[in-house]
Amino acid sequence: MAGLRAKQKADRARRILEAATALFRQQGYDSARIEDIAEMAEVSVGTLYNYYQNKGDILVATVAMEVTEVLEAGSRILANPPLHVEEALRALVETYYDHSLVYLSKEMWRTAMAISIQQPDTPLSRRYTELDGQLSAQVADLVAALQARGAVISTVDARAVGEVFFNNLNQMFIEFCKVEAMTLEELKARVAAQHRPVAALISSARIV
Amino acid sequence: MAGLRAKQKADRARRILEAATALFRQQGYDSARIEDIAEMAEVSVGTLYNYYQNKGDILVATVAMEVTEVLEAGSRILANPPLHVEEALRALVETYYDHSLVYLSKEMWRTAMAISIQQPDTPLSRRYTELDGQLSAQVADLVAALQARGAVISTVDARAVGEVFFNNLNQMFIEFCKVEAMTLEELKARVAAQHRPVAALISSARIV
DNA sequence: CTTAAAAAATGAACTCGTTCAATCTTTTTC
DNA sequence: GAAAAAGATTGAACGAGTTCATTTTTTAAG
Repeated sequence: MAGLRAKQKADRARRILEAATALFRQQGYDSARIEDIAEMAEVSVGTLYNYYQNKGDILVATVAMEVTEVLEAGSRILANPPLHVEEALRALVETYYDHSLVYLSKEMWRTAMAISIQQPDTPLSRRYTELDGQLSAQVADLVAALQARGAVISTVDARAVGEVFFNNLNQMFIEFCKVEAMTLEELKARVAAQHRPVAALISSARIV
Repeated sequence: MAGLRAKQKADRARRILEAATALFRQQGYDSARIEDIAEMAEVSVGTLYNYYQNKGDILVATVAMEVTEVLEAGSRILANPPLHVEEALRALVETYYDHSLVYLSKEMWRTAMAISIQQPDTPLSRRYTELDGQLSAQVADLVAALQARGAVISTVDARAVGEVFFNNLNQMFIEFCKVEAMTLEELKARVAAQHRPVAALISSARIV
């Protein structure tokens, strides 16, 4: 039997992640004690540390799953984007934002982002950073796709402009998570207003 | 005598900040123990907590001072900016980056940024966020100034474009702090490459 | 100058994340 | 199938940030 030990491992890893996510959502990251997570997952504290390097890693693992879904949602936009530059960008940005808040609260995002900045060399932080890179590349891909279809001026550096768009929407998302009172709609409106002039400038023609 | 108590307070606050900064620089934020900081500042641990809400606050206080200096250096650029858009932006961005690393290490920056994201409601985090807003406004002011001088197309929304530039340079600075191997020169080059196409698009005329 | 009140300083005790030597379980070997 | 080796689990102990009841110092009042 090749599988008993492996099966137990997978089972425990899943239980820990589920317990942690439930408690983080329920009572917040700081208030959820490792001891409580371990108890809910029916393992000891020591075992929990065999599966995750530290408390933050558990959270970042959850976030990485959510970001993966965001990427997939984004690729569906890229498959058939609106031809108008501003609209296409807006569609992608709003997809990102909508899919980012399905499982995670603002507080969980704040903690996860803080960890990925503060301890960038832990494996899961690296994964998070890598996913960020993929999101950035996806925005650049959108600009390039629009360029290929003639909607964006051909001389524009799609990669550079895509990175600027992404860094802006990312920074605005941080801002959004910092201000508890800010709504998703406000966030979308502010980012749309920031992107509008740049989108207009890179557009080949104005659609009337 | 109105001043004995006030004088002692100011003196202790200063000693604590100096001790903490010295130890953070010397051995890193995490390794510097509150007990050591208190001892070096010649106060008790409890007293230290009368002056700062927590360990992070002490660091954020240091960072706030540095950002203030960055803002001042930036305003000197704004007083007499190059007329060419790309050059002017580049001058401002490089001033920001150069002045950001005088007293603070990458690790200290990472910690400070993480704290300001994770606990945005502590007084000093608010101060940090406010200073960030001022930096963003300063970039927008530069674009507006260039517009007033005819170097930037008059129909461009200076505020929106300024915010996009700032969010980009800010995000890139985070990236820079995350990657220990990345040099200041690489950072500057990458940001310049990102800004170049946008700067070109908003320029009124090409200078030959 | 004495005394009462207010403000500040103190450090032992507490909390919670993390570690690690001892123990138990599964797999492999013969 | 027994014994040895490898792999996992466990929870008590540890370390560092934070709190708070007590003590000390400063100011104000009489």
